[in-house]
Amino acid sequence: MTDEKLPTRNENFSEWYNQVVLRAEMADYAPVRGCMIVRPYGWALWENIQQALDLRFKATGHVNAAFPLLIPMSFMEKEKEHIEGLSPELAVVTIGGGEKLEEPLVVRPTSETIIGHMYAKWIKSYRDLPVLINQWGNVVRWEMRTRLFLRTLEFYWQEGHTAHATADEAQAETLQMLETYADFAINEAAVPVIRGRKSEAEKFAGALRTYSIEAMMGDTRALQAGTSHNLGQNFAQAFDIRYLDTNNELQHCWTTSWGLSTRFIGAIIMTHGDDQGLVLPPRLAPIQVVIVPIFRNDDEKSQVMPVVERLRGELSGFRVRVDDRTEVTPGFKFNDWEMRGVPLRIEVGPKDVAKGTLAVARRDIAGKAGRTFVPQAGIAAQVADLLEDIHKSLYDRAIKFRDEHIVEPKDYPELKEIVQNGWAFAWWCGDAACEAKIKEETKATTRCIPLDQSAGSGRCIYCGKPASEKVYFARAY
RNA sequence: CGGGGUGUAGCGCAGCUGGCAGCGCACCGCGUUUGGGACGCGGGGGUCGGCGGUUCAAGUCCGCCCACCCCGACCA
Repeated sequence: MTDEKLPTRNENFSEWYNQVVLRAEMADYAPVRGCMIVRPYGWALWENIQQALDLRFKATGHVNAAFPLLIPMSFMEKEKEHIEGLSPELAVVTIGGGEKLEEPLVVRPTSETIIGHMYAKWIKSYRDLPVLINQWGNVVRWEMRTRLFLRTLEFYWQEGHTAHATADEAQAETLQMLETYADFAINEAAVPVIRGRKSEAEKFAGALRTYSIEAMMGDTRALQAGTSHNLGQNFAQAFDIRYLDTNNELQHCWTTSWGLSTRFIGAIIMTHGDDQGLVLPPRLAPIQVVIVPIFRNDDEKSQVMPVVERLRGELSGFRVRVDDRTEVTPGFKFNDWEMRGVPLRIEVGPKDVAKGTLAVARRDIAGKAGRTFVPQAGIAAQVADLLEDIHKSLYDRAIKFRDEHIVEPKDYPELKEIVQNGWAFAWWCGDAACEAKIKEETKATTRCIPLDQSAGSGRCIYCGKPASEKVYFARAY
């Protein structure tokens, strides 16, 4: 911990973000430009994210595997749009063991190609399908401007890669995984998201269709929190992934891929954080309850500590930390754990010992307003209820904030206004030219065409031509 | 790659017109403290980004180089 004051989100959101990440010890800058070090506290959060997702993947029939970090350059070049989209951000290994390599090896920016190559080898018959594999790993994309978690040269993620017999099945898988991400975001991270389809300009390089969950951050900018791609037969054709159908005819497979990265940590921070620091959603928080003992002398200590230990035992069903540091004052600890976003703090002092009470402070309600005294008896049930309630209130607050900042503009000048501090939801004719013009003039991009939109039609917010779909425009991370 | 800026202790900085390298925070020790960011005393810590030049003397002046940061074009 360094200085005492954190910049407020209003005065400087991005500096607030940087400071929170560093001071909460989520991550630090690496000696290599653009790279980050995920510190134990940040990684613990990632592990909880992994666990929540992995459970969902397994429940839908997926299995985990590991593919190589290095990919032959020729693999990357097999799918035209893929290499065109990714080539500017590739890291390439040209020397190995002191020798110039025959063929350069790409440090994976994503694994469609090498996995496609293997699928071609493994898949022979319709009986082999579907193949439902996920990989947890790291990837490298050579970024120019970087931010901790949000955009780094190397990041950690999971990438699912599936192969199916039919287009319908692949589409169903694509949407199922999008829904999985949305369920995770809402029910584990308390982050409200909008499910939608990406425009042609915004879709993944090589995909037929890309879907994403989009979240609004505390500064109203949009963040793509997870993506799911229907790759059609693009990669199946490029890598010759074929199977014999029941009529003994060779068919190309239909493949999908879907990913969610450590960027999601940034989404959590920017969705829930406040001017005191991090606010972590209870179901993912590495520490759900911190207990701060308070005493002035050894006599008080000997009264307080047994109660603290008893509490620790009663709360063994939760992730609990007892802060027994003697070198800092309780006041310092309060601020410290608030910076780190721990959902609940329990204070145990001599008065509590005498009265059989505890001071319980909920992180989602800042300062003393969120602090109440409760009886020690039945604390486990109270904690369970409070954590539930905090999850709910975080979600409600975030969705309220988001909806207050989504406006349907009546004309283009109004759209320009809106995207300065919010999202604009407007008719769009689907023409990439209009999209590009809007981006150029406002810095707002199309975020997604939401899946659930009422039928009807209107006129394109930019060109006025007939439009059949509404799209979100926003400045994005 | 284009425009702007900065390099002095772990971090943030001061160091004028060249003359023993400093301050705050952090860190270590001792004591007093402890229900919302404690205090006192003592202490450790430096190739002043690098190389070269001017000078009796360079953190300071000059030249070249390097690195990083911010703003633009690209992105999960």
